[in-house]
Amino acid sequence: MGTVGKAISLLELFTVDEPALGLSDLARRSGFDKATTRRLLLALTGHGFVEQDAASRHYRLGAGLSRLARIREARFPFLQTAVPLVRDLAASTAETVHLSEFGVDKLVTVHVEHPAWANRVNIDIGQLLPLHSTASGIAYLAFARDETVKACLAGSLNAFTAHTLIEPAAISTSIGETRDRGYSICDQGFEEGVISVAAAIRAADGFALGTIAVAAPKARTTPAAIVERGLAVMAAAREISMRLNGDNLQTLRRQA
Amino acid sequence: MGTVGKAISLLELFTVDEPALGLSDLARRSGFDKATTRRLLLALTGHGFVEQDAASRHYRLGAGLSRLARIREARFPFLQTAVPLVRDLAASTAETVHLSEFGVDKLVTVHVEHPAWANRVNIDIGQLLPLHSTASGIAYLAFARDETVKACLAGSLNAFTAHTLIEPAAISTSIGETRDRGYSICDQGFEEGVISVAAAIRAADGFALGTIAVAAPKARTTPAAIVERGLAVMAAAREISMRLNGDNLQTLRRQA
DNA sequence: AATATGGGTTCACATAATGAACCGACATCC
DNA sequence: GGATGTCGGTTCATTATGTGAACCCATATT
Repeated sequence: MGTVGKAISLLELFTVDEPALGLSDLARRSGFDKATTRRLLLALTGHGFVEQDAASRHYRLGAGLSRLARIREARFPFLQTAVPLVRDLAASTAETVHLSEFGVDKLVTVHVEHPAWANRVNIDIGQLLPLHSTASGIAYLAFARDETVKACLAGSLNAFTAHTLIEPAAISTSIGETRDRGYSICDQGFEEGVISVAAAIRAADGFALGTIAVAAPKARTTPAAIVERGLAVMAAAREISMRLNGDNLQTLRRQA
Repeated sequence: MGTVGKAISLLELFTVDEPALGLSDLARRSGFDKATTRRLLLALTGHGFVEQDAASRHYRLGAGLSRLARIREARFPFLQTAVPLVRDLAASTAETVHLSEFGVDKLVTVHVEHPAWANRVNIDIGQLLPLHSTASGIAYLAFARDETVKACLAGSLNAFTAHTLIEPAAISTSIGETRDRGYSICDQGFEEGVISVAAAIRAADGFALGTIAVAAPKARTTPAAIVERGLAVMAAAREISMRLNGDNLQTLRRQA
């Protein structure tokens, strides 16, 4: 791995649960030498990607990241556009609704709304979702470039539960059904006891760029509720896509 | 400069005005060789910090940055907390209000509200503000660590206009006045015809972590309006500081 | 008093980054 | 329509850059 890759993988050790880490800890988790880790951290702090707490000497993500992320958002207002609709959907379904954006080979959770239930599906911002074993992933693949789908099916397909589909043929079928239906259903493919529906949010070229999904404990989910949520999530995804593309969703097309 | 520094300075070439750039363009502006630039971009795309447009082959900031920035925000909800108060202030002053966070040696603009006026002060998200020649900068320095102030005064002090203070002694005086008054005033120190007031937003340890500021065309700004805005911006900064620190602002202290 | 862990530093060594020259593709221009 | 410029992207010998074992000091733990 190149040096910049190493630096970035240091950044990726920070999570919402562990937002600040010490030097030795970072070295241990990354597998890099302590001296290397520190040099990388120095380079990162020098550009504001990492900050060091004056008292505890622990490191955390820096303001430079916020800055770049906001420059990105200013050009492509995915969050501003989508969050209100995520909230609406969360209110009407009374279940966890999460919004994801595609990045490299996974979906990145960028926003979550949780219901008031004590028993609910909990998702953290920043969580990465695999493509083959989540409702969001399948919804994404249903409207992704063929190359993306191929690369996904050719990669390693982890079974997270006993219900996870891992045969490429089965996943392909699921993708086809999703394309016809307009939304995906994933029954405990990622976590035991969780059932989700999702729909793709699409760019002007017709390809998916992210997803919106509803995740609920299977125990209280009826078949009728699945359909109802599926239609709702599809409508929300369509509305977000239209707002992102200046209301001319009719131009959406899919190339073979 | 180390390799990761180079990679980051590539990212810093993207702005709200030029959110997508081609390979040759990036190489030219960064001063790196085209091959080097490309390798850096590959490393960055591999981790989702940069994305490449499939059609134009241009590069833009990627979803990985949004992800990390949101992880940071989840832990330290600066924007969520401050934005409502920025909006209130913008409504009551009917002038441009902007929010900044400290990063490395400058202030990073993280949010802006513009008034409806045609003649107004325009500020972009992501814009970097120097410490010595802006209302925000002086407000920050008034409650910054002594080391930070020293480093700033020892650095190069650009004169952006004929009004910019560049003698360390004069800046020190301005900082002292700001500390006593509670808010800073900057009369055309950064741009001709613009007058701004700002106040520091402070962390639990009493030191500044960012600022909130009102910027207006000098032509329509009366001395009375300055005082009024100064008090308002100070109140907003205080309220944001309190909300960030669980309402116990009374613990704020400044070490010598 | 002994031991473990933390953050941070040093320097001989080896890996990883560099850039001039190159390619093919597409515009533009007498 | 051939010459010219620019674009994105690639190659490979040269060299700068990053590496990590061993080290230091300070603070907990036992």
